[in-house]
Amino acid sequence: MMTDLMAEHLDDELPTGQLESFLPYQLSIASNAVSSLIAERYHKRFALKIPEWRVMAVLGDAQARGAALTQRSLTEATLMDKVAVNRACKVLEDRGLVARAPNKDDGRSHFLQLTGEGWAIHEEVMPLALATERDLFSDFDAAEQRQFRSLLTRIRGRAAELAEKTKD
Amino acid sequence: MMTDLMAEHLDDELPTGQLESFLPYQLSIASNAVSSLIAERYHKRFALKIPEWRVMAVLGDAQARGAALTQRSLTEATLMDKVAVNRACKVLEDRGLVARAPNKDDGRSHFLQLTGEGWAIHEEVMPLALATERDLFSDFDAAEQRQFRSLLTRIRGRAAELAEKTKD
DNA sequence: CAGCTATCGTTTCATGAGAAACCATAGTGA
DNA sequence: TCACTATGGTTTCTCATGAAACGATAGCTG
Repeated sequence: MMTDLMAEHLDDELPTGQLESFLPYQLSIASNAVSSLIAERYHKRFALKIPEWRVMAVLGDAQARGAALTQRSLTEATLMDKVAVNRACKVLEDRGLVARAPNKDDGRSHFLQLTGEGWAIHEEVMPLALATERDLFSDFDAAEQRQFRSLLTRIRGRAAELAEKTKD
Repeated sequence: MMTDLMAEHLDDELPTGQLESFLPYQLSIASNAVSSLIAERYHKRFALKIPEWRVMAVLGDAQARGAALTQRSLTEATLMDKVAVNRACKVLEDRGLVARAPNKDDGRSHFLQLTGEGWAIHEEVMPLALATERDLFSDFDAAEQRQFRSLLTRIRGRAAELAEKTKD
């Protein structure tokens, strides 16, 4: 029923089908595009991967308020897997960007803090993050940004809610 | 400079820092939540993974218009890697859901089509996709859905554009 | 205190995805 | 026709990720 001509025709058109209009698909490819861009920039300038960057961001943020965090806190704050957090911490520690201090109240865990060098990088890292965010959303006006943020939050909540029910 | 008390305090609060307000991060976790939900539903009901599902969707869509596609067309239409497409096709072929027909114009490629069984599953798969989409976006009104779609498209374009420049 | 369970962190294992190498066929130009 | 290059598809290798298993410590209860 199909002809070569038709197949060729489809090659020319960009994706036409239902997939293209499927919102979760749109969400997925948009997210991938953004993540790839950020990953590339961080990798190029600091040799940091996204999990490592996230850990530094949270750690630096806490530290600015005079706090140190355990890996457990980091997994909560970053929503990453505890294994991912552990690996990121190990890398950062090996690079001398974070240090562990014993936790006298719990022998299983340590408190993590940025070292001087780590803090110095954090000071460069955050501006790059914010600049990238600005670059990405430069043609969104303030209302659109708020709207986007709100829609994302709502959809995330909804997905979590449905996942609860689905796992029956 | 930090105290145990402060660390404990941070454990209680949900993530407070800049990360939480970082839009790419919001985008990433929202996308993950949605993808996980869909992956779970498809896996549970059809033992299909997302790449396989996408291939079936595009293939079925083309077939409805009387066309068959090569893997090359599929990679374009799905924006997936050619290896991913190949693997998905192989799985689907092994399960008897798609069949290959020789391409007399090019000995390197084949035309792929859903089999009867494949088509039958497609007929169930698409409604599940649409139902899931409806579930997810049920509390978005029509304007919000349009807006969301448009924002996603714009941000994707912007990311692609910046990636071009960044790879200097 | 003794023993049971829960939790933090770490290691190991299985799976998935992309990059690069590879084979076969097409297409092009001498 | 004979190279030479390009392309579709496949295989292999590498790396990233999450699940599960594990060791050590905490915390609770008898």
